[in-house]
Amino acid sequence: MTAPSDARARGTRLPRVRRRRQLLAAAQEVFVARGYHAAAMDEIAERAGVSKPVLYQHFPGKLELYLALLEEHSEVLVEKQREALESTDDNRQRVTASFQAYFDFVAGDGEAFRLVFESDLRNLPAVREKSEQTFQRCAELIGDVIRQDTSISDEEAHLLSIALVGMAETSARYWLNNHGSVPQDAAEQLVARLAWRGISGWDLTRSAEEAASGD
Amino acid sequence: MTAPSDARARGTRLPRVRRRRQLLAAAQEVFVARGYHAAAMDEIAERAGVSKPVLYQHFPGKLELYLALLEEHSEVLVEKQREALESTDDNRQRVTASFQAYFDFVAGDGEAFRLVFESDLRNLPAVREKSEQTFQRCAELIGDVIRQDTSISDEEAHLLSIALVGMAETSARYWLNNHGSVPQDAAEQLVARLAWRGISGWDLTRSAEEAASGD
DNA sequence: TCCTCATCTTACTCCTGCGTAAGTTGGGTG
DNA sequence: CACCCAACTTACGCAGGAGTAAGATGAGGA
Repeated sequence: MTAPSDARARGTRLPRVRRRRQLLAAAQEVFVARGYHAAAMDEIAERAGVSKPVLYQHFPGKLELYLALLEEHSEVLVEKQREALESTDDNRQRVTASFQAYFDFVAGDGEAFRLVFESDLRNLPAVREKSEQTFQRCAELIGDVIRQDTSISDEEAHLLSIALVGMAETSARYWLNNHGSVPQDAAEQLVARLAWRGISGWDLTRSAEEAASGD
Repeated sequence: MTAPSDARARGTRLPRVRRRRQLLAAAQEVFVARGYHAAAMDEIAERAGVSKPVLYQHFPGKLELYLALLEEHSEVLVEKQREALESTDDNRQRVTASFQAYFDFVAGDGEAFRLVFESDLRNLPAVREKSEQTFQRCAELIGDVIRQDTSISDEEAHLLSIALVGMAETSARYWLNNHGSVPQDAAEQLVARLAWRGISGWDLTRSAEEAASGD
């Protein structure tokens, strides 16, 4: 499958912090490839070129190891999203940048996005909360922008943001799984256009349509 | 939690088909509440008011039991979606109906949608395929409509459909988890409007925007 | 050189939960 | 009424995998 990170010369001793980083990398590979449940602590240790108790000298248990990774990558996503929205004042550009951030996140770092978006441990409250919270924070960032420039209510703005984030997440994941058919920037542009058409000038058409459908 | 379906009078014998239906119902409750991994065959049996071997007289194993449910509800979703799109010739109405179908699916049948959308067994190829295939079939139905009325390429139409389905799925799930703040039809309408604004008249604005962004 | 302690290993224990062997019960039919 | 077979039960085997006890090893300082 993926290259066994760097289990160089089983028998090499490493200073504590260095070993910890390496263990996290090995764990990420295994969790991404197999999911939480099918990932064995033995395999993680083996991939790091180390025996199992070493793992337990760095992390109290399998769950904590997983949570450390989840936390880290969740933070990365939110940060990418924040940067994207702060990168410009033009809303059309903001939409593009926002989608690009999502696609970059999905395309990057050894498919780590699967930990955040496709965790098979979401039934555990701690994990569910972290995932949803990450999702919500992204939506909130977008919601703030929407609210600034429309007269829409807070609740409606929030739901729209949720919908947009869902669109980004879903299309980015789909795009990655079907790599090759469309280049990344083309996919981004296409979906961003869909989103922009959806929200831009929202206030202008709303009353007209409500009159029509309410009639 | 949820009422224990009907484990009436432990000791009641049931004809084969009737028992099978009841076992499926009990299994659904447990799988929905706990997810695949945390669901115990013992609990499913207990909830059905029956001992474990009875379960194994109806299903070869835990996996097959799960797959039977997944299959069933996947089919329901696709069918709902098909009906929605066939219910009218007006595309604006189609969008509304399509989103309504998604929200109905999520709101209905003991949260069975969690089996399709939130399975913690997606790392198993059989399950991943079924989930993705369901998703794709929904997208394909929508893609067909889009292609009929635009000059867009097949690939682009497909990606747009994926994005729209993702939007529907995500917003419906979010809406359900935060029940109470917004009534179902209001949520549907809002998201449907977003989608409709996004795709309607796509051909008309594309060349203009391409010229602008390419300049 | 020899001591020390952090790093690492082998070789277990134990628990959970799927699946099954063997035997029991009760309603319908000749 | 006696038989039969489908529906059911209790009680267990067994595997996989998390976590651990106890001991080995090697680099850096006195």
